[in-house]
Amino acid sequence: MIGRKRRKAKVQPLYQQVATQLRQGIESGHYPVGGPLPTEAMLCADLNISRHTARDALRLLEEAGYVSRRRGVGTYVLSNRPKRAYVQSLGSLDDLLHYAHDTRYEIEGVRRFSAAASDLALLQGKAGDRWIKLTGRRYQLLSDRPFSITVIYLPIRFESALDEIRDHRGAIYALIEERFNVPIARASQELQAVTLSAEEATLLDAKPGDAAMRAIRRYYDTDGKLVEVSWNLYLGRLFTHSSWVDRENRL
Amino acid sequence: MIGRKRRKAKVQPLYQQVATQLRQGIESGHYPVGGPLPTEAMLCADLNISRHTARDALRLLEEAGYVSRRRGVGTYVLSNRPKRAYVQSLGSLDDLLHYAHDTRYEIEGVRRFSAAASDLALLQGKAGDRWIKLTGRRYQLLSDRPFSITVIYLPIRFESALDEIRDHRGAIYALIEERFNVPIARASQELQAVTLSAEEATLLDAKPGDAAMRAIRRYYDTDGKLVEVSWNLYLGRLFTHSSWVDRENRL
DNA sequence: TTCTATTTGTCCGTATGTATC
DNA sequence: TGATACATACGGACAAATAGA
Repeated sequence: MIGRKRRKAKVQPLYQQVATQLRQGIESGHYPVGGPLPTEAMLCADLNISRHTARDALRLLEEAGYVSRRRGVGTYVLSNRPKRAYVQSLGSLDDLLHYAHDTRYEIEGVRRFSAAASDLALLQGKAGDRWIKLTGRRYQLLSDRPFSITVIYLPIRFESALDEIRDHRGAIYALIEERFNVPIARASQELQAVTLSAEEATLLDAKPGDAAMRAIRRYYDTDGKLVEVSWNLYLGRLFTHSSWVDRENRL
Repeated sequence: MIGRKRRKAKVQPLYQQVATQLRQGIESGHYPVGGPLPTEAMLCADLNISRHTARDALRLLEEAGYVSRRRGVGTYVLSNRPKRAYVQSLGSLDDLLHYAHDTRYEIEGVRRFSAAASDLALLQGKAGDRWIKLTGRRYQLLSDRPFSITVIYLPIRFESALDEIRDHRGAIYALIEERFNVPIARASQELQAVTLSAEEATLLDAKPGDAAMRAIRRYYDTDGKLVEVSWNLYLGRLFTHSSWVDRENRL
């Protein structure tokens, strides 16, 4: 035999075929959002399949976020676009931030202030909100060389944690989370490539114009209230951000 | 003994009871991480339940990330604690890559080559693997100003797509996905801040030493095989990477 | 309120296919 | 090749939730 291997045509399992058919019906508008899907019994009869097969198909659609199912009511279309096609799973926030655990934060300045209009792009509250601003650098435990300039903004209500923050090892958000019992429910991060100013270069023991990564992170509690904002500057050659996502639904 | 008959008092469904029992067995160490769980047949016999019930229980554990199931192999313990504390949900890979949809890729060079040992850090295969290397720049549709230098590496088996790639609008991985019917199951991205060399600056209509973001992306199919590697360079002031995660389990 | 029809949820039985060792 | 283990698919029965008469 020449060239390519003969390959048995792989047929999709029946319940996946049914799911695909229904999904296409949803996406095409044949089953409008908010409307009902055929009942299990109708699918069995129309497609000449068993109830198990129909249920497995509907389960796929439910897991993918297309439909909701309620006993006694039926199956209804929730959305004509998949809830999420790809998902990144993390064991902790540190995994997102690629956070070096064995570091210490040295505070070099503390200031209380009221947010001005120009601060709102970073701090996202209202003008006049009271904040604490901590400026400092982060060091690896066994090194005298700083690897980041870090500015931390905390709402004034966390003022009483200031003493504990000094020379705290690890992440500040974790300290706040524990000290005030406010679970972090969401975190965001913005990364941008920049070059170092003369002042920044001095602080990082580098040269002006060197590449650096600026990271702005925001932490929110379960009510969506901002718990912490951090502004960080890393030397480019010392900082790589890697992330990945997996496809979640095979529909 | 599991509560078999349903009484007036609300009892958990049987398959959930079985799942709970197995989960506790995992968390207690009775089923160690990496070890096997009882097979479906054993569960049926030991607990005097049907295969469906056993499968439903195991499905719950799989969806929760406790176990992996492989036909012909068995059910094995993946983790003794809930899968993921934080999750990032994306509708598409474009959302991860912050991909500008209205762009075109202009190819300025095509080369076929065999991977050398020095290429393996980027291409991750074996030395000697055959690749196609496309060099070019990406433009916004209505602009003559390039916004990225993009080098794309494709396994030689996708050679026949070369013609379609030329001047293709949008992402190359989507083209490959459709053209060869290889769904992208996973994608990874590495970001690092760098400064532009003289040559790069010329290509991007910028100045040498300007800040730039280097993005290396890899796309894998369902078998974990590498489908595409792309190497990109963006002007720092034109590129911000933002991401967020949500806590998934409220415990 | 009560009753009934409808719809999904749970549970069982059985058979065959497919991947792996 | 055979044995094992999960995947798919058929069948039936009853329970629980809901909506409407």
